[in-house]
Amino acid sequence: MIINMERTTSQKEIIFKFLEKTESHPSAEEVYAGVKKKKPRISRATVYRNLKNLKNKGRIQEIPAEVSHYDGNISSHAHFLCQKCGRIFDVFEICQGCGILRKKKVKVGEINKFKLYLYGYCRNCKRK
Amino acid sequence: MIINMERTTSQKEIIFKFLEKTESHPSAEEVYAGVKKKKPRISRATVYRNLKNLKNKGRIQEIPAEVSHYDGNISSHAHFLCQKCGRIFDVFEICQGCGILRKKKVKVGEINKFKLYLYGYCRNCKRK
DNA sequence: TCCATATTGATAATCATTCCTAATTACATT
DNA sequence: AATGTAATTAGGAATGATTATCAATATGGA
Repeated sequence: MIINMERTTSQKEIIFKFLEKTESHPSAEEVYAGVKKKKPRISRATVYRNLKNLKNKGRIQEIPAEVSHYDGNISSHAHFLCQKCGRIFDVFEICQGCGILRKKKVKVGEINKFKLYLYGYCRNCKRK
Repeated sequence: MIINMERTTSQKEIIFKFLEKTESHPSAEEVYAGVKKKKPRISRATVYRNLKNLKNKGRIQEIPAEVSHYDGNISSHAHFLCQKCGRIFDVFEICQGCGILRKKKVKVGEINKFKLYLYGYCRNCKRK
């Protein structure tokens, strides 16, 4: 008998697929609202629990802010957070080759991963 | 009569000085515990309120995580977050000259500031 | 010193997230 | 296909960080 074996559930799959196909970086609450359409009886706790698990397994990433947001895209990219409307955008124009992003060690320890957040006004908010 | 004039209070000064002279990136609760030594009757709400104000004025910076931490050093530097002990370290070995950190614009908008977080194991935790 | 008002202290309220637990479900084994 | 058992869920209560409220206090210009 294998113990501690992970099981696939419809809830897990729905949550992951929802994040995989959106680019809007939804909050947990927004994920909850979204997956409810497919599975109306899903529990909020299930959403939070699975977001946490998916993150710990590295299948999604969390963007910490006043309220956490989630991104199903784990490819190497930065995030632009609009200081006016609060929307989060993917930024792929990062200089992959440059020093800091290739660095594996700094004085204080060994780097496993990094996150780069850019703050400013998005195109839409800048106009006004 | 000037309205909406900011006033200096001992609470504000104590909170700012506390952050200025520490390098430990304390949470709001830790700031509260620290400034209580100088001003025992200070209120928790006053600490949260002033941390928020100082941050909005750009005099300190916030490091968002499960619980927010604060840094009185607003010079350009990255943060290393140990994935084991949770401690936060300053990293000054960032490549100031390289592309992304000098960039002022990306497709989605104009960059005012950026934050770079490095994740890994600190020297102390790596040993074990 | 006086006054208008910005700020504080104390506590209640809010809100995101986690915990609890009985009911349900997945899946290895029969 | 049926069974047993451990993993997972639903639902609601609990937690904990942060914010709101408001009477009391303190700042700083006149």
